Amino acid sequence: MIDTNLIKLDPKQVFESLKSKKYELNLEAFDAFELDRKNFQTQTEDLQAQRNTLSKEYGLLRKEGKEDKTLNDQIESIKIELDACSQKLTDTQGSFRDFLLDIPNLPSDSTPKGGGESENVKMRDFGKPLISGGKDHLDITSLINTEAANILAGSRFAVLVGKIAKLQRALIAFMLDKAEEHGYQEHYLPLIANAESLTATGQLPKFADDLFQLTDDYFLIPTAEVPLTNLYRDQIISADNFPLKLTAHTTCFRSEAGSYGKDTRGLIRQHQFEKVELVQICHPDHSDQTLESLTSHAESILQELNLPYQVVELCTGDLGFSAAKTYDLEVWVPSQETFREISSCSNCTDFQARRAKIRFKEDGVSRLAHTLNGSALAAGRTLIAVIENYFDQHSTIIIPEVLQDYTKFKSIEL
RNA sequence: GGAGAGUUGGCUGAGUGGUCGAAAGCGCCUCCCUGCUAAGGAGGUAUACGGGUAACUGUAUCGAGGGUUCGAAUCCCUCACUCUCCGCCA
Repeated sequence: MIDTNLIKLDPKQVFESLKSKKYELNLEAFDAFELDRKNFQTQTEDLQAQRNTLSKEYGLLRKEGKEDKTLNDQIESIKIELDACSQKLTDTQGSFRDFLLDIPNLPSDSTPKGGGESENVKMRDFGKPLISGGKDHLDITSLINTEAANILAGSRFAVLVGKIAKLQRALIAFMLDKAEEHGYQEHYLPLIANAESLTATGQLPKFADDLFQLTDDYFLIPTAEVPLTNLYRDQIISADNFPLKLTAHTTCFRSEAGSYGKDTRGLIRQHQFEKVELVQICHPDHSDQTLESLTSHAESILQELNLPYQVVELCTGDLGFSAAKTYDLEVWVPSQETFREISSCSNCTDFQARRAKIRFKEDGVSRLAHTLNGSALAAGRTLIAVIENYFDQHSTIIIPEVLQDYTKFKSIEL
């Protein structure tokens, strides 16, 4: 949720800022909601105050054994009025909240302006793509079986077999160990989250279609960002502990309703994939620099795997709902002769913290923390990158050196 | 899944219909006293939202939601969680 005070203070600026993120803020509706809310709230509280004093009076009279019919009637009529008024207040607050939950986070001042993907800004790169074209990962190895998965579940799933399955496991273990080296505390988490958690991090109510819903209040998580961030929902954190650095490997589930026809082949876009996630919760003054360090932690994994990648800063038009600033890490995928997103590192500023009520105390006042998250990395896509970039173009996938302690083998003969 | 007990402020813990946002103790903060890392004294010390330039002030919150009542931490219902016992299971 964005700070409503900002809208009150400088509506035009907020409007323009959101517009750069392709969101048309309805200022008239906002004003109307705010006015209604204020009226109904003051009125309700006023009536409650009246009821409280009159009830006290009534009680004192009662104690003396007296009755007062007028007083009784007065209380009765206040109650009727109060009921109506507080109902209106509840309704207004509900619709106002729905309205606010729909508004995306404001882009940071430093975020480049732009309409979409093509206007993202390349920041830096690492390594040189050595292989271009050639077989893709499905053609390289039969240890990725999409036909079998299709029988088991449907499209956009995969069965990994033998050394490829183990390679993915090695990648995950390696990533978690790197995260630990960087000071992140590992977590094992529920893969199911409730609506409240998903609302706090911004997936709900707006993006319900992207989620697999199990029952009324059970959803499969689309990312470990949800449970990790919600670990601190409704809490006041001691600022001494900042920054909180959390990590977890989880399976992620995405229904990706909007993406049919895109990346239909291979492991790029799946309903289910493995990911190691980094989350930091920090002081608002430090979140800019925290994003840089969190991104560098994700990058270090690609560097140690010696995979060519580039870092791209998303422009305002391509920014996610909860993010104020985002760096995408894009790894070289030889068969596609292009860089593909393998990690997305975002500063969500106080947007999630406001929804989740994640606060800390400073000089006796409680303030909202800033939350950041990033993949380090998406394991399925890293697996593709390793297979394709380490394929010798004949019959062997070489295992990157840093993974060999984990796999216990040095190559996969095909 | 069955039976029972419980859930109060940072912590311990009192409170079974009104004067209770809540005793007392601990902790913490400020000040006083004290020539010394102690003891004593005074005051302060929840969260959220609203009104007000401010001093200040209103409302709500005693696990959550609903109900009874002029009035609910206190009575009733539903749910969640914790603990104990039984059953079942990885």
